[in-house]
Amino acid sequence: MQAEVQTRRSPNGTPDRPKGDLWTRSVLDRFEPFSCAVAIPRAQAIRGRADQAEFCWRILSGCVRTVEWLGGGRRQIGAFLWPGELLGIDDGSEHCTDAEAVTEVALRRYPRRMIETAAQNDTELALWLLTMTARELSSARQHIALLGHKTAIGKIATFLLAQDRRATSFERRFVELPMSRGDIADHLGLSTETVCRNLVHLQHIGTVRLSSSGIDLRDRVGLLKLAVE
Amino acid sequence: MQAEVQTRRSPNGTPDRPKGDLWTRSVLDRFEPFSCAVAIPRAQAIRGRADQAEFCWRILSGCVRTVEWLGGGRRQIGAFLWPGELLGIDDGSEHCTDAEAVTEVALRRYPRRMIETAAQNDTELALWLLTMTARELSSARQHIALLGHKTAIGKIATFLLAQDRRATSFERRFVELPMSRGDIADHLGLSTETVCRNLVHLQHIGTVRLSSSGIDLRDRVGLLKLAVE
DNA sequence: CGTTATCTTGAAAGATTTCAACCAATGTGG
DNA sequence: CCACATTGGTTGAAATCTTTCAAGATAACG
Repeated sequence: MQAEVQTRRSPNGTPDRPKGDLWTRSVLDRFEPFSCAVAIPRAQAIRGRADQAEFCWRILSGCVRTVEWLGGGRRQIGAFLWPGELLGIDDGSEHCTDAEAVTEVALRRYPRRMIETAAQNDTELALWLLTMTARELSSARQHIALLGHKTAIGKIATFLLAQDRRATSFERRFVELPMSRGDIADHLGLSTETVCRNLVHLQHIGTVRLSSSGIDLRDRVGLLKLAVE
Repeated sequence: MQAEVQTRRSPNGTPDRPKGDLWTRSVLDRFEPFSCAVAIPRAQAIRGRADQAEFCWRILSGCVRTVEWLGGGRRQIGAFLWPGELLGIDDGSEHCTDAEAVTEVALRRYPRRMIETAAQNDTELALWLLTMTARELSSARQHIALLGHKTAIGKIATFLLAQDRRATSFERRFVELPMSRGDIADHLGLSTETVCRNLVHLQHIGTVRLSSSGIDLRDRVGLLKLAVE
């Protein structure tokens, strides 16, 4: 994030770099010859603990979840990733985060090791990695605030608005929710039943309308009010 | 983190870089001429939202808390920082995180803007920033798992062990806890009373011994078992 | 079309918070 | 030096939220 700001200023006559997604594309394009397309069926693992550091992926279509396993079969879902987003670019080698396909997923796989090695002698690449990592950090902190201080209904409202923001750039109002209630629960630190009940409750008060493939946001202002609780 | 690993390998004949804290020192030493010493009294703000991006600090002595304000006077304490740790090096410009002195604090203040500008043309600097940010991200994710899936006693046990790991490198067994119960509560997503009760409970079962300035860890193994709950 | 997984709903159990009070330590002014 | 105010810590009891357990409904799938 901060790197992006700096870029815009072009200190010391540094050439302007393309911003945001454009920047990502221009960086990854250099590694396109070493990449390959991957298709993963629904509910399959994209990577296990083994090839942790070997690859990273760009999501072309579908939805991905990142999963961390805790003792006792409990799991924490870090995030849901959508087309255009990157997976595994910023993971430390220590943490064992798995990634699984929520829906059928099409990916492009890049050689992470090669990218990191190249970054050793390439400032632009290093700055890009920094920007990506800082972005992740920012959203991780937001999630911490959510988990630490929000009530169930607040968590769910926040989640719906977040999905709304990222997933539907065209078709307004309707949010696809391909993940299960259990997935949402493990993302928000709730039980499946609590997610269910609150979703139904939101429908009762007319804030949303549930359907099989997703959810229709009827009252974003109402959601926003609930989201702070 | 990943950058550090790469460094050890020295791909492409890249010169080895000092690791960990040594690396941090060697990087910051370059900016020493532009730094200055700061002393902050107990309970005072180190930075507000205003000078968000202007500076970063290295903690020389004392304990610092990072605070994010949510609606309704609620606050989330992101972390407690101890001597040797850095404050504000990896914050995005968007997020409004304050920092306050838990105890009297001595700091060295560095020009963050200058560092970031320099990183635009300095790969080592950029990689160092990347390493720092990735480290933050890693611990943020650990905290997410804690907040999402651990019970009160598990959160507190985890917290005590974490403080033990970082704060006391010499004096074994005893952990200083200069922060208030309320601080701990806002860090772990609990109420003051719950923190209190569980701390007392740990004392009752002989796992710890409370004192005015901190806590004596009697049974680390026991704590470790509780920490997964 | 039957089987399985997911979603929903209800009721009871459990954990944590809230409200309220009390205690201990600290600091201040008379 | 002491009464008093203030802050942070501790404890109790009731209220609240969420989970757990259990079962039925719905949707998905071979």
